[in-house]
Amino acid sequence: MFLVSSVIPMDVAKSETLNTIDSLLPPKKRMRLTEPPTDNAPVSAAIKKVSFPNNTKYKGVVQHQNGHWGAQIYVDHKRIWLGTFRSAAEAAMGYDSASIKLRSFDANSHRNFPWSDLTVHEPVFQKRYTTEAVLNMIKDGSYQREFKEFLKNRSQKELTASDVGKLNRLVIPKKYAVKYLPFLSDDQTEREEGEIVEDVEVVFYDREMKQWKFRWSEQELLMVDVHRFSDNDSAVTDEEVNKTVHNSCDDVMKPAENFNSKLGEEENRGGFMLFGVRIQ
DNA sequence: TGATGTGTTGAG
DNA sequence: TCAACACATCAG
Repeated sequence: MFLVSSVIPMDVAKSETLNTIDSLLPPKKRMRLTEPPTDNAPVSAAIKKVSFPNNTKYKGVVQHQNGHWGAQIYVDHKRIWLGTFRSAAEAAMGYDSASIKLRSFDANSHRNFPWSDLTVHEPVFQKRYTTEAVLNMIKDGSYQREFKEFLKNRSQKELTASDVGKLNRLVIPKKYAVKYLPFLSDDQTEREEGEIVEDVEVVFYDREMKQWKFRWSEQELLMVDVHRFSDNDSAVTDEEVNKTVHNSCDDVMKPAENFNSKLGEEENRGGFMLFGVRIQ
């Protein structure tokens, strides 16, 4: 069984170690409306396990003399105040959320925390609101509550073995990958025509923080190659992948037909949840 | 008076 | 762009 529940940029995944940051957080007299993430919305779980070199620093987070934490973000040479928070981590989360709206998926390079199975849905959530509305929610502390509600109303989709085929490969049409996984495809829009692009390795983490390696390849499709489904399974070789891709694009598509039809259904309902799906 | 937001400045 | 510091303003 394979539960894909979070995505973490490769460079972050490699460089960061598991740790906790809660002990660094000071108490706060004036509590915000913001609820700490719970087990049902384990944002903190994903965050807790990530530490940074010099892990007392967060981008966009400032500390007042009284020990309270503020968040700010700079856009177009202007500072936007994101409010005060009861902890540096919450301030950092506020910064990340604002960064998504203000910088789109360039936020990949402007984040405190890697994408988790929950935060990866923030761009879709934020599309419902104007920039001003998102910033206001961050400021007044209602953002996490609204986002949590948004996630609750989403349906999760379960993948089956037929979705991945014999090679354990999940193939996603480029149009869906570009639409729903823009942080993986953004760079391609800036490529020059004819430029050869190497495959990009992407690491997903399941709820047990187990690592799963995928590979984005730009053939006729943007696709994900599942290199292993369990520690005992042998990895799909590049030779097998290339043979299948080049010999018959239709064959590649076949295992993904069910998945793609589900994609369409989800799209019609106004959203798509890839992460949190199960392959068994 | 403490909490919060803004102005300003210097570093990268 | 970012953080740090100083200062202004707000609210209980």
